[in-house]
Amino acid sequence: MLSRDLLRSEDDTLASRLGLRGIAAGLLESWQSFDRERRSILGEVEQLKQRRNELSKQIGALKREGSDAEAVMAEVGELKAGIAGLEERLASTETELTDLEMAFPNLAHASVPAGADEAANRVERTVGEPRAFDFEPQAHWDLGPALGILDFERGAKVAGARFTAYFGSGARLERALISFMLDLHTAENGYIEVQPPFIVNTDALIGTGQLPKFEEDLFKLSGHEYYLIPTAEVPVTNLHRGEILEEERLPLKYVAHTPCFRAEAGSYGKDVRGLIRQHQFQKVELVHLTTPETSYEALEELTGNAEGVLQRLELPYRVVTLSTGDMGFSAAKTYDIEVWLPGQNAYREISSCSNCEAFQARRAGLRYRPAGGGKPRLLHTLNGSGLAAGRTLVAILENYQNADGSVSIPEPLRPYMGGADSIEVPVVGAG
RNA sequence: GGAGGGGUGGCAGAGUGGUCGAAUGCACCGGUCUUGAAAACCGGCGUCCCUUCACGGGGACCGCGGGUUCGAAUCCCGCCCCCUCCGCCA
Repeated sequence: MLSRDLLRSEDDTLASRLGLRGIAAGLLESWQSFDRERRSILGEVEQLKQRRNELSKQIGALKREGSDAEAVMAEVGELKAGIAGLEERLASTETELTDLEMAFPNLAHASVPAGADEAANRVERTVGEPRAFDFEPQAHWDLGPALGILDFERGAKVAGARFTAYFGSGARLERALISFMLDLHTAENGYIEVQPPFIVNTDALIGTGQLPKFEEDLFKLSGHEYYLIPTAEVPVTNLHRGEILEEERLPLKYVAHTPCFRAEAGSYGKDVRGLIRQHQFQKVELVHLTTPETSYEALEELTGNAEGVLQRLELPYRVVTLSTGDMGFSAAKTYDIEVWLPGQNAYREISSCSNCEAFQARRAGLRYRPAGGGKPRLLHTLNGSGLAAGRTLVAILENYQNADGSVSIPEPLRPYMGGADSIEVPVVGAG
């Protein structure tokens, strides 16, 4: 949510900044007219209430001294209908106002490139050299089944399209990746490990911005007001909802490993093969709650923490700043980290790191008390994958594949793999 | 799932229809005293909204949402959460 002060402002660049995020100018104007109406009704109703409160006190005083209060009670009685009518109008105006403001996306930070889609994204840096293969590298959807570690057919059998069963070293490799990432972020980057609920209520989803606008992306539990989490960002960012934190405790840096569930509505025909786009995947998520003054430093730090995983695994990648049109709803600035996938001959997103500034904090009531005392202020929230486990496994399979179809295991993961240095193609039907 | 108890300010804990945004204690902030500190004493100390250049004024909030009433923390209805015991269970 944007602040009402901002939405009210005379600033004529506001409409165009919203326009960059895909919001028609008329929506701002209608918000402003509902806001004017609300304040005018509020003024009237509060005046009547003031009168009512005064008279009610008089009645109390009169009755206590045994006097007749009939006349005063009659006067209050006349106020009642007026108050009720105004409050009804006030409530419906409030509803219009909040429905509108819930639909406004965050404004982009000044450093974000303007543009309609990913064509306007800006590459910030490219790290690592894609490996030169002396054979034709395979895609993971060929490598995985051949190694007997990924089974798309059986995943589809027990659930449906976009679900995968992992076997043997594949299952273990993903678990190794998760453990490796959690250990790195907690031991070296100062994160507190959190295991949040994997099911959340509507308030949490409103807090981070998935609701009310993007319900079709979520899996909802039948018969309950519960949803499977699309990302750990939702439960973790909402952990301190409605709280006022002491500034001394900041920044709060959380890392959480969770499964993520996404309906992927409207993505039919996109990435239909392999692990890239699944209804269920695992992710290690990084979340920062910090002060407005430090949130952009925190974005660099968080992004660097995510890059650190790729660097340790020696996977080539690049960092891209998303354009105003490509960013998510709640973000003010987003860096996507894209890993090189030889099997696709392309860089593909493996992490998305965003500073949401006060946008989510305002929705979720995340505040802090400044160190010197004084009024509570809104926090800034940040989140980013550090990293998506399934896609990292894809990157390892494709980048570390050998000519014989085996896959080498990157050094840092070997302790988590029982010391194994490779996953070998099984000898089928031998003997 | 069954039975019972409970949700009040940072914490503890009063308050069962009016003078209650809410006693009291602790914590916290300022002051007096003191060489300094502690103790003692004095004062301050919630959040949101509207309005005002400002000082200030007003409204709302005692888990959430409705209702009764001139007036609700207090009465009624629904819901949520927590605790205890029983059952079931990873």
